[in-house]
Amino acid sequence: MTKNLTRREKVKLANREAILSAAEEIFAEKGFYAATVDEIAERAEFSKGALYTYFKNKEDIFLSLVLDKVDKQKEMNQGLGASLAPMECIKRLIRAHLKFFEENKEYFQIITSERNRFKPGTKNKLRRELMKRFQSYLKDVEGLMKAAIDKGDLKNLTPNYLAIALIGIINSFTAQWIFTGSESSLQEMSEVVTKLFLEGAKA
Amino acid sequence: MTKNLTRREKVKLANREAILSAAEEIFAEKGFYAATVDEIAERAEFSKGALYTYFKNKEDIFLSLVLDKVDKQKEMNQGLGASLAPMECIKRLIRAHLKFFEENKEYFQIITSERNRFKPGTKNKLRRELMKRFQSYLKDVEGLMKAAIDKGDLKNLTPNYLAIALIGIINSFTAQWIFTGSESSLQEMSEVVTKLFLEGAKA
Amino acid sequence: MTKNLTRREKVKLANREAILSAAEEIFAEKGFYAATVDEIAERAEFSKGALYTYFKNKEDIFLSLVLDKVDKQKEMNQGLGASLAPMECIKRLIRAHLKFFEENKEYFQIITSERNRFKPGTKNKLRRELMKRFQSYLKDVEGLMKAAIDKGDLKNLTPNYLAIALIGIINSFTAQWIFTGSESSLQEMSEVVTKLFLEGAKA
Amino acid sequence: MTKNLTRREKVKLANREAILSAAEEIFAEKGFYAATVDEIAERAEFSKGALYTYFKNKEDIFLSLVLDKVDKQKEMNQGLGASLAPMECIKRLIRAHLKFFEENKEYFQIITSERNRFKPGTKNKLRRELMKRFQSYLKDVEGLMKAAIDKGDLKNLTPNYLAIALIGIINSFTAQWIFTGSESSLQEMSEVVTKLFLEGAKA
DNA sequence: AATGAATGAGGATTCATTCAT
DNA sequence: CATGAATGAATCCTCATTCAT
Repeated sequence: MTKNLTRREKVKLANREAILSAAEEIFAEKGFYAATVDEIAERAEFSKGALYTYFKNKEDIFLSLVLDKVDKQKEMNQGLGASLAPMECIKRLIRAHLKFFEENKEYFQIITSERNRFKPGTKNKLRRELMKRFQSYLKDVEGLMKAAIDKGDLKNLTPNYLAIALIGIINSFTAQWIFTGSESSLQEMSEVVTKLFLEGAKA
Repeated sequence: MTKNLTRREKVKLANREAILSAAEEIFAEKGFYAATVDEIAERAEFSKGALYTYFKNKEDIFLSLVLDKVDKQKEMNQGLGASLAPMECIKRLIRAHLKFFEENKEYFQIITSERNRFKPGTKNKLRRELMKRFQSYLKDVEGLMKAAIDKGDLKNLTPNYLAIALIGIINSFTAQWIFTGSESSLQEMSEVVTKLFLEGAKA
Repeated sequence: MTKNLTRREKVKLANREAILSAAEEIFAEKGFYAATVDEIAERAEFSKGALYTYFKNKEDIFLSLVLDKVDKQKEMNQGLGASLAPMECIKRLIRAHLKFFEENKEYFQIITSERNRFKPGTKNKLRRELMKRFQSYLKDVEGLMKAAIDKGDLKNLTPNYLAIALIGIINSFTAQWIFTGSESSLQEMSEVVTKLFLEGAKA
Repeated sequence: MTKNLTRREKVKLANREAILSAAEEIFAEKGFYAATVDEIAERAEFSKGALYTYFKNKEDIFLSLVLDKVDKQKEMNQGLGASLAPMECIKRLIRAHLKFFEENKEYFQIITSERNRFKPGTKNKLRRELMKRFQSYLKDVEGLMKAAIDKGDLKNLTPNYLAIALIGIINSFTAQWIFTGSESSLQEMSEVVTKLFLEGAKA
């Protein structure tokens, strides 16, 4: 699909990626408002004006970036469900999540910082779109939970709650990993997270 | 303690609170950068200039606000440990947390949004101070975990991990509660949260 | 004249003086614009509001201050002319000037800094007044010069030029004295100044 | 030297000059503080924002302006000393000074107004730099005086005093020329100034 | 009279966006 | 297409002045 591109198109695409990658770093460091287009341009090694040939405006850069990643994260879920046993799915889901955040820690930072700004009612079309995908992503995890409950693998609790709890644990470990300097590998936490989520803290 | 104030002093204190309260709403809605001093002033029903007789600058408003709340949240923890059985402590901690966030949802939004900006290395003195208190707060929860482990009430896992997991679950429920419109009471989630944290999801 | 004051009036007058004295220091340090009413009030150990019971506004403080001093400086000249020989007059004038500036160095700084702002055409009534007095002061010195020329004591040059030159020398010595820290006495310069003015630099 | 510029660079340079020129007028009229960036921009026929692509801030405009001129004034002195007889040097110095001030009367006004603010101890690096050049300029004049004394052309007085006196006379004539409307040529004063400085006022 | 909190106009500065080259 | 200078709206902050107490 992404084949059959002229050289020109390939360059454009690569440039776009370079800009998004620079933007990701800056947005993660400073947040949407404190980040400046100048800074993004500089980090991307483009002129400020060039950014405007690739993107409509600052917000477009931001949302393009986030939508991309949200989709990738969603794909991750989809590659899972398949034919596996629900329990195995959950284990893989946890590992996949931690891997994804380890490889996309800027994205994680952006999301946790800006999520507030994307509450229902947001007018902007792109933002609504973003919200839709967030929720659809949560639904996917919920689906997994529901399947596991039906199989008798998980307690019969509201799937929504189970999804919230799991995502909460994952996010919390990720946040702390980033905060403390992220030297070690976040994926190594998979087992603790899995154990805590499935078996709880009680002795 | 806070007695023996002249009428004037009482007014000043009340005004200060009013400003902080307005600021809390605005900062929660928009984040530190997108919030404008004008808007805070308007919401507080003061002139722009008045804010500057109460606070040094925008950041001072922000940090005063957050430091206040962090301290209150910390006090909450301290009222706990006492003579209770560790297990009971944890239950109460969960309930107290949810209650606190229910009553301070703006604070919750602020914290989750801006935490990134408070990474170690931050130069500003007040910000360093804030970080110190965040960490000290986490340590308190860890302490509780450790006590429960020693009692044989919790699994013998790194207390730090247990604290991270618990806080993650609480935050995640809070975030979702806020996101979905926060009609019902967040405290009602206490039991689910406790159950999930202690017994895990597995059937 | 300034007798027969009630105690109250005496206090008012003293307060007024105190404010002007504080203002003098601040205006000398920072200039009219950079000086703030707050700072003057603080230095005078009055509340900001109090200043406004003594003076109409910031400019009023400034001009009251300057007019006062200009008048004193003018009086100085008048005490001179009298019955003395012109040459003696000039010597005394020089000494008197240096003494006056030594004792009023803040005033000197203010005048040299703000004189530009008082060009002809200035609308403000008080400022016009100030300009009038400046010029009348120059005229006095010119008068002395003229008398000395008529007596055959000074070269037959335009008295205006002689006055300008003399004042220039005096100001320049004063400025340098202030600039270098004004440790020694400025009056000690009287003889050099007199010699230079009267006999010139040539060997 | 200042060749080999692209057209763009030439435009930039010209714009910079235009801004400095506008600033010179405004600063001369009102002083550093009372001058507004808006006004400078308007006079230069640029937008406010444009000034900030050429200069870091208002102070940078001011100091760039002044440093430029101080250097030019200093160059003037250097072109002098050379092989000439000291007496001739002094005559030329006087004429050159008056010419320079005639052509740079805004600069003269700025300097006399703001010199106070540049006392030793000023923290700012650029301001220190400015002070250094002022003093170095005075030293140059002193040097000339010393040479003339050594030649037996001038009275054996402290060269510093001679320099102060000469500069004082020049400044005073310049100030009066500006004050009275500067219709005639200031350079015409050269002979009076020279005569007064060298031969003094005494008949 | 004295106080100092409140006001709000005004000013420096930043930055997303546009556009001539 | 790319550039980066120019724009001007938006924002933080200051400070002279007023006024209720």
